[in-house]
Amino acid sequence: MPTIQDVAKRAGVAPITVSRVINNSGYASVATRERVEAVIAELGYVPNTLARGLRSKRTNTLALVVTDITNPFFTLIARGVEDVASEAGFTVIYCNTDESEDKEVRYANILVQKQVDGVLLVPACSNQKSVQFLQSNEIPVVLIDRTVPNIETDGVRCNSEAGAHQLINHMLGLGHTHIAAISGPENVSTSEERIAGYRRALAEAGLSSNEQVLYGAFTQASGYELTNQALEHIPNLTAIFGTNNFISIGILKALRDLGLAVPQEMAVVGFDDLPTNMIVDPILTVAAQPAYEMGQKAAELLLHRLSGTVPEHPQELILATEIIERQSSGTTLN
Amino acid sequence: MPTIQDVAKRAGVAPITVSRVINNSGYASVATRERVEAVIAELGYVPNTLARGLRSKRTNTLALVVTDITNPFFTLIARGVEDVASEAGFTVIYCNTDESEDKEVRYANILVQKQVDGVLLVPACSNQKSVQFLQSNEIPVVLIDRTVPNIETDGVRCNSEAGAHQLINHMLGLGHTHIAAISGPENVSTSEERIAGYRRALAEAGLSSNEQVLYGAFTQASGYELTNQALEHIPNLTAIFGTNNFISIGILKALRDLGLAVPQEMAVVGFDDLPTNMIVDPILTVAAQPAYEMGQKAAELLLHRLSGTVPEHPQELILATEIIERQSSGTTLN
DNA sequence: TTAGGGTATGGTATCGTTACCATGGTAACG
DNA sequence: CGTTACCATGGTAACGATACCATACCCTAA
Repeated sequence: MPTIQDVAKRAGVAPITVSRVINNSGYASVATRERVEAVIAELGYVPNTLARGLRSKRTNTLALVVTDITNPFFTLIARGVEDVASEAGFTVIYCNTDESEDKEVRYANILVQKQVDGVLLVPACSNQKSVQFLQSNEIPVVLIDRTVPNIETDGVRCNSEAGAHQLINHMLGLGHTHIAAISGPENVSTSEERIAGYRRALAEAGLSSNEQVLYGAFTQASGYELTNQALEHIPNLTAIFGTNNFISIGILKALRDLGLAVPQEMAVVGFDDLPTNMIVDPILTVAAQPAYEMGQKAAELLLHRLSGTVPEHPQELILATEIIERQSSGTTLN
Repeated sequence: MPTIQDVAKRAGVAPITVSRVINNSGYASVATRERVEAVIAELGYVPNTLARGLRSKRTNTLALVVTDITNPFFTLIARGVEDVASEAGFTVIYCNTDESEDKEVRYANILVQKQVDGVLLVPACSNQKSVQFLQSNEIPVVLIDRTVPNIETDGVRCNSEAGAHQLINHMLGLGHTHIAAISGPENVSTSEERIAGYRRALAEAGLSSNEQVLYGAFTQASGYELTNQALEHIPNLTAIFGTNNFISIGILKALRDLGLAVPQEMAVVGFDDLPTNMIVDPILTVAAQPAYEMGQKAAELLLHRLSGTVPEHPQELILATEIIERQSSGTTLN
């Protein structure tokens, strides 16, 4: 593989001149530029980003750390990030933590090793370790979707509390008074906020005593199991709120297996929409987050942070959710 | 950020000794090892993979280039790759080509720049350019899912021809004689093979004259549109074969919008399964590919190629598909 | 004429790590 | 006791690029 030296020699210039041509930096006469470009094409020269990064301290690489790229919510975020990043000449490294703090820390370490310029992180839990580690190595971090307590950094997320509040109000409006919430882990900010919104809606309706919250994981299996538990232990239930898309699917599956009709015998609402290109017939009423836009905005914020075109202090961008009414929430109870 | 020099100085050894401790290579006494490790922990030293890669010519990085990570088939492959790679201490860079030859070439260039050790590629089309470019830069390539004509390289894929043949035989067994095939692009190997299997099954049943193939893209929109075309132009149709998962969804949506009951008024079979964690009620009869296993095998093959523990000549691994019978194919026609 | 500024190019050192070669000590062997 | 082999460690150079500084030309303005 030819190096910048080979190109320089063959073009009769100094390596630094070739560098200027490649990077469009500094001065280079048209004649020189053309000669160098011809040699580059002739030799099939490709710059080595390792050497470049080692010297210049910039790798033009971002990392996106999510809990599970399989989740369409995160897949969409990823596409938003990728589109903005590649437009700006950055490449993106993706990492899955599977909601494990351990994996998150391990990836933070790898990302420092790889000298990425910045990290977009969906924190797996409320532990500050990985963010602090990245920051102590001078790598800026933008949190997506979730927050981490006692951390000063940029963030892009949705107003989960308000979204859940709207969703529950919708159900209350339909006459439901006994609504169970099936949630993810307790120490994740989005879980907490969505449950807070659920609680506020019930409280405002004077139904605090009817609160029924079950904590588990953000998985279909957990949603399935907790639905069975809820139906067994909670009397008079007419509706269930799933706090993310996988949980909602688990709820629907459990109800189907129990032979309960949705929404006639049990109404269901969820957080996060499912991709229309994978579902034949969407029935779930949801609070949908603008996932693609979240990815875009987060990447833009990070790039601005890197170029210093954003105020010193941490920026927080809070987007709104959109309530999409479909069959699963049903119509007014009689 | 501390360097290996800082660690060496503080531990009272030469940098190369620290290197040996980090990489577990060469000799190092227990005392030295412990002292060095203590200093590493104390200073929070993290090795710089740019410098390492520049010198050693190995980056411990693989790339996975797929057409669209949003497609669960590729998402599963990605997880298979990731699991094997990270177990072996490799990280993976993901790239989406969106079925565009142009993007594929651009990514090939970036991957050479980044000096990845090997590439796992789902080719976007039958053009050899990107594979040749990678190979000319001494980067081994393993093709996944699809082939590229006139290219000598390793590959892992399914027997699409046989899978389609089985699927169509299944329909013939149920009494269908007028089956349309809605396919992806003509210049993609999987399209061609699946259509070949479809043709062979019809030919063996003496129904060659009933062949009806519509080519388009591997997207839901294309499946939807071609279904409408098929129903308009092809008489006596009782079944449709979708050659990938998104196409099949498009078919089902079109039929629903036309008010045609599946399978009573129109039977449907597809290629590729859909993820159970996103679908409440799977109805589609499919030829399912072992996507996760394909990713695993491909990554293993690539790692073996890198370590030279596999014969010189190109290895091809062909896996079998599994027919999963569900409602959409219906029961015997009467 | 000369100072000053834009243009064009090059020399040298350096980023942080490992390859390669060299050195010396200690234990085992016949 | 000399040879061999393994163990432990270090010195030096190099990977391929860019930062930084220096040089020299040409043109314009005073």
